[in-house]
Order: sequence, then structure tokens, then C-alpha cells
Amino acid sequence: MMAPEVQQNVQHIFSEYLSRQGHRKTPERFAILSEIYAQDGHFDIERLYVSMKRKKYRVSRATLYNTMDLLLDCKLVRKHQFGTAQAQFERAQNFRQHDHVICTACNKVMEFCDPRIQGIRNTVAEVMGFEVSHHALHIYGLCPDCIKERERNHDQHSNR
Amino acid sequence: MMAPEVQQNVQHIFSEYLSRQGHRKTPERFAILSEIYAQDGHFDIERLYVSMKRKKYRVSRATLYNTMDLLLDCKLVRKHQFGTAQAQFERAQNFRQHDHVICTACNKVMEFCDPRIQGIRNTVAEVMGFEVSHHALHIYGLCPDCIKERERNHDQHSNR
DNA sequence: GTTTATGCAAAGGCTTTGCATTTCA
DNA sequence: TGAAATGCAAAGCCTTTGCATAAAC
Repeated sequence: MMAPEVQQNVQHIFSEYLSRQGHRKTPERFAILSEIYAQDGHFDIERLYVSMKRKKYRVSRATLYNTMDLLLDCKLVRKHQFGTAQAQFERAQNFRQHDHVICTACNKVMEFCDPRIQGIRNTVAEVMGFEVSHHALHIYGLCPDCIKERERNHDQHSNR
Repeated sequence: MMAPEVQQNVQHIFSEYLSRQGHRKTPERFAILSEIYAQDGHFDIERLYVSMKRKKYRVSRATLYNTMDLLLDCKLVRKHQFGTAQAQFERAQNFRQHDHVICTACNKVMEFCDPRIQGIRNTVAEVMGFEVSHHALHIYGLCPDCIKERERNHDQHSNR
């Protein structure tokens, strides 16, 4: 569960951002942000849309996409492409930097942290003269469950 | 330019793969592989399609997509999603493992290698019990050219 | 009162699918 | 000859766009 302070905090950040950029403070925008910070883990636009419709919000997919761009711009949300067609999002405040491990069998997404990635970013900045803004590290493979699953199938195979 | 041995080599690998899997050896499949190994750097399906049409090959987009799946499966091609809608591909033989740096202003894609990534993969395997098959590390930011470009614009701004 | 944002539906772009025809084995 | 692959066009899916209406400032 998200602490109420976090909700207040992000609403404030968003409000400041909208002022600064000369954008309007519409109820839809704040409702979407609120809904996002009520989500656990990753979500996509469709899930957000259904989730808000179920709560009787009047919101359109177009506004969801538009608002996402604003939230990405002020870094309250992160966007991911895990190889599938539709983009995945997750909230960005009060979540420490992490990367993703994706199981190619069951599509489960897990998180991990490794300090070495910061070293790699620094090296890229120095050696290539890049001004690094962000990165995505996705490690693909089989999760422990799917490894077991595969072994079960192998056993069946050799015993029949 | 691609060395002729590489072309021969990959055609052989593909041929073996098709036999092993009980797939047919169609001229289209070998023509597509050949065309891919004549490409430099990254390419997408459309570019491949246009490129082959220009050379009067009779080939359809559907066959390109189908063949890509085969080539991915036998690891002669790698697939990337750099955040845009369409998938990017690159040939995989005789190219050492590398990752990508993407400029968010001009969309240029550059390559780099860092041995630390292997250490991260090993750690994920050990700590999470994952059987790692592959990974994607994308570092986003501004390339040197676009940093200069931005500074030029800043100067104009402050001088007017 | 202007101008921006919203909602809806239509259009776009990439990819997949269905099916008749061709081709490999 | 029979099964699989091809080409074409249509359909799907996610996302963006156009435009009339509504709402912020």
C-alpha cells in the first residue's frame, strides 16, 4: 500500500510541473496520477483505463496517453518496452533505481539492483561524450519455476 | 563489407538448422538471410523489404516476418526494441557481444562493450536462480553532436 | 472570452492471420 | 502427391490524430 504522504507529494510535484510548463490543472490529470500511484508494480494503458472505468471515472484513452507524456516528462512515471507491443509503465517516486529480469517462458518480470550499472553509465559518458539521462537493462531467461517445469517435462519424456 | 566466408558460413548454419527442425529449404529463406548479411548495422523489416524489392526479388512482408522468427531461433539475427514501435534487427554472426547507446534527440544508435555486464548476468543467475539466455542494455541520453546543438540554441536565446 | 484539454471515433503504423496458390520433399 | 511455405490482402492491436464540445484561466 502506498503511504498517503507519497500521494500528496507526487500531486504537489505534478502541480508545480504543470504551473511551470503553463499547462492546465485538470481533474483528469490528477485523477490519473492518483490512480497510477494506487497501482502495484507494472501496468499498461489498458489496465489503467479499465481500472478507472470500473471506478466510474470519465476518462478516455487519448487523455491517458497524453497525461502519460506529461508524467514521463516530469519523471513521476517510467516507461518500459519489454519486447511486447504495448508499453509498460511504473511509478517512479520513492522507488529506488532498479532493473528488470524477465522470464521468457511465463513473462514474469522481477526487479534487481546492481551498483555496477552506474559504473557502466559513467564509462559511457566519459568515453563516448554522452550526457546519459537514463538506461534500461533487461536480463532474459528462465525463472526457477520454469526451469523446474522444463525438467518435469524432460522426465516425462524419458520415462514414457 | 561482409567477408564471403561469413555468407557461406551463415548459409550453412541456416541450412543445418532447417534440416534439424524439419523445415523446408526455400530460395526465399536463403535470399533473405543473404540480404540481411549484406546490410550494415541495424535495419527494420520495411528497409529489408524495400531493399529486396529494389533488387527485383519476389518476396512478401509476411515471409520476411516468418523467416525472421526462424533466424532469431537459430541465433543468426538479433532483435531489438529501442523504444520505437518497430523492431530493429541486426545480424549476429561474427559480431561480438555489445550493447547500445541511443541518442534521444537524433535517435542515433551506437554500440559499446563493457565486461561488467557479464558480472551482472552471473550475479542474477546466482542470486535469483535464473538461467540467463540474453540481455539488453540500452543507455539513453544526448550524443556529443546534440549536446553541441543544444548549446548553440542556448547561445542564440541569450543573445537576442 | 480565449485558449487549452477532453472524449470519441477514425486513421495510422507495425505485425499477424486467413486463404488460395505454389513449391518443396 | 501431400504437406508446408509463399504472397496478397484483410484484420488486429496499440497508439496517435482530428474535431466538436467542455472546461480552465
